[in-house]
Amino acid sequence: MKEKNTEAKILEAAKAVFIEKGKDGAKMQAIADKAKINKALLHYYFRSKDKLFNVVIEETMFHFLPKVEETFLSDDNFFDKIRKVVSDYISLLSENPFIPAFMLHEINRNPDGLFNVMMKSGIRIDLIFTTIQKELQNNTINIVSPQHFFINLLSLCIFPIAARPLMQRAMFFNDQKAYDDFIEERKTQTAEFILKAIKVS
Amino acid sequence: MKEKNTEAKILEAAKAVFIEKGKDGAKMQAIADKAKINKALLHYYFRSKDKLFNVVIEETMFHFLPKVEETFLSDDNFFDKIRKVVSDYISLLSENPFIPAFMLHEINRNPDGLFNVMMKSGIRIDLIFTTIQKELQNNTINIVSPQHFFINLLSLCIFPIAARPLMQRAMFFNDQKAYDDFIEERKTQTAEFILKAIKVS
DNA sequence: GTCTATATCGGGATAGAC
DNA sequence: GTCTATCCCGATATAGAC
Repeated sequence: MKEKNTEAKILEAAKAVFIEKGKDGAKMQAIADKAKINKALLHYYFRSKDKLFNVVIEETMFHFLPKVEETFLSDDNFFDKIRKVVSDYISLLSENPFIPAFMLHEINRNPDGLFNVMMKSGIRIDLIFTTIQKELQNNTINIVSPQHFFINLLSLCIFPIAARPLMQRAMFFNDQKAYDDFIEERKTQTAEFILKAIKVS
Repeated sequence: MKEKNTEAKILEAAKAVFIEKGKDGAKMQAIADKAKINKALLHYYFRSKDKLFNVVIEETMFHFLPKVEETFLSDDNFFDKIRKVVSDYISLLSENPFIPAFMLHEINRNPDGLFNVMMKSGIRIDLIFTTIQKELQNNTINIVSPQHFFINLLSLCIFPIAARPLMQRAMFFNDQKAYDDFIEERKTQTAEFILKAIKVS
């Protein structure tokens, strides 16, 4: 049993509710219920819904953004790095299935705010591009540009989780396990798909 | 000047506001303002926000869903079909940039409702899979399954538009034209990426 | 059909007791 | 720090005049 301090309980509940419902759809009452405390306590700890939401956004970005970068900047050979980053990222997202659609919604709802948080996280997307550019110059891969390559990789990892509720119904008769298996396959197959597309021929 | 009937004006305004703000973020007042009519008229024509939103969802799905199917079921050779479907779909989405994130949000907010609407649209995703399966059996392509292939294609078309506001800032210093050009390149490059990945080697 | 005015309600925020 | 009770505003919805 975790009788943690109230602030942590609130934050945990707020993350769950905001990420599932979006900022506008989330109700302070629902957060209070989930945290098993009173609504007034939310305001005691975080002043306002806006402030609470901002904390959630920051923690969420700080949690999910750096994962890609750290794998990309490791010392493995490039192809193994792709295999690892794809597998790790799909794993991370499938354990947090509401994150992708939540973030995409937020990206469109408040792009400047989100970009500012991203900057504060210290992620260096330019370093990722440099790494890719180096491979390109060594002629080990055949791609149009680091930007195209990078967004292709993100697309293939993120979209299948973001669209899961519809895809599971449309492609697998809403069979939960079938889609779980599908995602499991993608942890390896996605990287192979990418590698085949970028190998020099 | 289009002095169309009021119902059409409302629907047009409602589409714009709902798709940009999401169901929860949209305000009836904003819709009325955009339609240049009074708030009460919204209820006169559509009874409630829920009802109005449902109409918007249906019209939106009926507009965007069939495009993929019709290209896929044409008589072109498979590789040309991919080139065409990718180019057409990216074009359609980039002209309606809020649609992808809106739909992904809605997919997670109300999956059953959305799936029911999708069923009503009469789209036959199974026919698409059959088409792909046939190519697979003819050994003209090398893929894991029609499902993986199809979701890969959707991912590569949809995600770069859905995540545009952040990607434009992170990758192109928020240069609007640079990202427009990027999307323009993707209309051809995405198909070539896919084709290289699936061609038998 | 279209408007103004108003009723009603839900939800964010605060006051104040303990 | 935590609660109950309440305030207050914004947003949906309705009434009723024209």
